[in-house]
Amino acid sequence: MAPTVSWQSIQAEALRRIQARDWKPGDTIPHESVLAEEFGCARATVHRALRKLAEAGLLERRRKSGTRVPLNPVYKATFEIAIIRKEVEAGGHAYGYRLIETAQALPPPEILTLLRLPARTRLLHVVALHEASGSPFCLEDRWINPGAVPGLELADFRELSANEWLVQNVALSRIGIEFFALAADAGLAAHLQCPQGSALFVIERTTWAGSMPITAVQLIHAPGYRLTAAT
Amino acid sequence: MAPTVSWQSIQAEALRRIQARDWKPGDTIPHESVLAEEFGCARATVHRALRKLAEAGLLERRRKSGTRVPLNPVYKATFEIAIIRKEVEAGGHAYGYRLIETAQALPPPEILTLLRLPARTRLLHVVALHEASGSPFCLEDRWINPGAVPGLELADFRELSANEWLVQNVALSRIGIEFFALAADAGLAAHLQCPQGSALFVIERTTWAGSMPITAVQLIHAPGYRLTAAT
DNA sequence: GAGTGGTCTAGACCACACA
DNA sequence: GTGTGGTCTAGACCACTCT
Repeated sequence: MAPTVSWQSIQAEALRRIQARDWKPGDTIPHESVLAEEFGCARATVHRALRKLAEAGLLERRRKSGTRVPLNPVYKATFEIAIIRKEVEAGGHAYGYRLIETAQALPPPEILTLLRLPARTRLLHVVALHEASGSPFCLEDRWINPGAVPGLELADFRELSANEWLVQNVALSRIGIEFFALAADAGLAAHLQCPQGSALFVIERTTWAGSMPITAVQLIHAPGYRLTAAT
Repeated sequence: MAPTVSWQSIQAEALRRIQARDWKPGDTIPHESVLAEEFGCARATVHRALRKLAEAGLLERRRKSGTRVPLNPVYKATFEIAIIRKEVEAGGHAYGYRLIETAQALPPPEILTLLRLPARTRLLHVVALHEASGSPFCLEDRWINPGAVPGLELADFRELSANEWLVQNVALSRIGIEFFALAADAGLAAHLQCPQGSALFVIERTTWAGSMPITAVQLIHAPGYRLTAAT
């Protein structure tokens, strides 16, 4: 028996051919069945390797037309969304947490728009500080839709952060994520112990259970924070 | 014949069970073979559905131990890396490009460290501005390793941006990406036509062909820029 | 050692996109 | 219509990991 061929080895060989320009941008590459014969494996094995490359943006596949190397590839990068405590601990720091404020309140209109809720809907506002080795790490400024979160009235955010409580108590289906930079105003500067005007890195997330908005949060990181992604 | 069951439908049903807490965080879910029998399909079909969910961070799979719903899920989000021209055009703006500077120079030591190049290696420095409908969109501050890019001396970055030229002319295999916020100094403020001290969103990328460093670039975006990711 | 997920095969049929 | 990738099956074996 010939040894079996792994889809990873085919993926690696395809990648090599793309990088070596054996398969040039714009080219249509051989059909799955042709490659299967060349590599001496089943078509399904070739299929999986090429599908992976297509998911990463390195190939474009279309029925009938075949598979081609894109002229302007659009690569995909991924990053991980962990709870903040884990992120701090992964950095080798002691995690600290402090609740700053929690209250039912009328959110600014842009929050309601973001969550597609009617005007004048009251939400639960939770503001808390996450610390790394005693220094401010990230200010969590969150609005929670009480109507979508049963058991919310029982939650005590003085010890467990809303970040962590929601992950453990709410099943979510969709997350919208945006990143931007924000200059520290007086309040942020005080909480994050940085000069007013410092450039802060903000992650804004909205989470949904089906079509029901759960929460919108801004994670405002202390100066120096960097987010790393992988391809 | 019974109609065949798609892996998407199994994925959807598994997702439903996770969200409905039929399968609770910490639980071990039934084996692939059991689910295959329940759904009346081949084990491979179940496998693909569960593998997809595991890749998204919604399940944890281990040989021998089985598949479980994680207590602290780590979700994965992805974003796309397109050439800047396409990104501007996708936003409905007219794309403009202006080369600011190009020169062989000694880069700051942190760039060499980032690219794992020996001290005092000279690199090609390219600075250019990308515009959206006539306004500054993004300043591209790039260092290129000439030794790794054959044909670089033929490139003319006055018309085609280095961003675009490299995508089309260099096969790369790995990209490192980081995001952070930066306060505009006098030079950046002038180029991006914003007040000094504005909070700017920066994407820093290093690209490699195998173990060979190709280029390091900072894409310093004008105020107001937001990066969107998807889950 | 044994049980689970991970992979491969050979074949079949389906669905979409192009003529 | 026709050709390509996309999927499913039934079975087999492998590899990791836990006891």
